[in-house]
Amino acid sequence: MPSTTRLNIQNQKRPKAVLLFGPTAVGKTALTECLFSKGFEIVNADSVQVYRGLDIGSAKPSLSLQRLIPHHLIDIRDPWEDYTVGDFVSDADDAISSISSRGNTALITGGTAYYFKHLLYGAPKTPKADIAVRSFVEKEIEAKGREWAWEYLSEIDPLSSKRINRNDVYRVSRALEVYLSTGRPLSSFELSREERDDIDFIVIGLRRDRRELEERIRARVDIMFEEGLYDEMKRLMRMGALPSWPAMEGIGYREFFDAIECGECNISTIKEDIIRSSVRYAKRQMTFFSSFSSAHFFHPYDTEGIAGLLESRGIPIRR
RNA sequence: GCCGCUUUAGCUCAGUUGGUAGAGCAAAGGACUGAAAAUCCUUGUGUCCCUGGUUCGAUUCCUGGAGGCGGCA
Repeated sequence: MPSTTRLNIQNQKRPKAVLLFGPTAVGKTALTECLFSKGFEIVNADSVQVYRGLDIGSAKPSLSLQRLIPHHLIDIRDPWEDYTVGDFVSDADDAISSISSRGNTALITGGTAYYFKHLLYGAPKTPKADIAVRSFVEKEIEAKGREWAWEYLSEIDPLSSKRINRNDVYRVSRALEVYLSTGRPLSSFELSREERDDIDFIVIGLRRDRRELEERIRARVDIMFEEGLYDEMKRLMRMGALPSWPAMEGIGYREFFDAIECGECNISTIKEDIIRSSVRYAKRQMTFFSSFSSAHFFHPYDTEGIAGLLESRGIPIRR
């Protein structure tokens, strides 16, 4: 009943957005096809699927699914370009408002927990990456060592140095970059602990037994190779892909570079590496997701439970 | 058949001049302030191959045996 749907949206000022997250291979796509094919548009929340040319390894939704349900934030960058959580939050905000202006509901789905966190709590107030300052900081750390970097951080920003482990070069370096580019310590930027209230979020997490998830990951990586992951990688190499390209951090791609580096170019070894990385990644995703206090968790086969929750929040499911 | 080397945590290997042992990787848990499929933190009881012997005490030394690797036949 489209007329009822339209009325509901007019009556409520805030747009609704359904957040659907879960670890890699948990079964998000199958659930989406089953429950969200009518009245929904999908906003991708996966940091690798934003890249063009990374289709098989990122488990991008098929073209036929993309034709069935409108998708946003897929294939919006070239693999050498940056895409950050700040970009995601502003792009997702735009997508949510245009989707709801069309009378549809936005379904934000993917596996990048960090993106979900900042969509829910608001984009970080810190400035975006300053590449020039970042590479300066990296060179300084390379020359003077990570000990020096942390000592320096504890002088200019004692609060951050307490929070950041001295071995965590990634975060120490970012904190120094913020200080050098703005003159303000990282810790002086307020961090929101409250969910935003300008969007009505319905937060759904998917969970599955660990052993079962591992089996699914294993099966999926096999399928990726059957579908031509190796050819996809060769195509990227022909484009001049380097391990330093942001997109090449993705699991299923970086393992090829690792293999080349250690001179061991054996496909079955690469496959095992990809499986292992994926399983570990899934574990980190689950840890992160479980910190979202407003989340409702379901098994991916529990379509009735999920539909019930959505209907109770004013989102009718049409199948 | 003979000679040499080797057998220690799920894997690769350190080590104990004799007082029952520790790294890396894996695994389990956790963190997460514009790179996040990133980055980092915490967690190590294992017949130290078996069997005798020496010794207060052996994974460590000695005898015998078994497995593995290499060389000579």
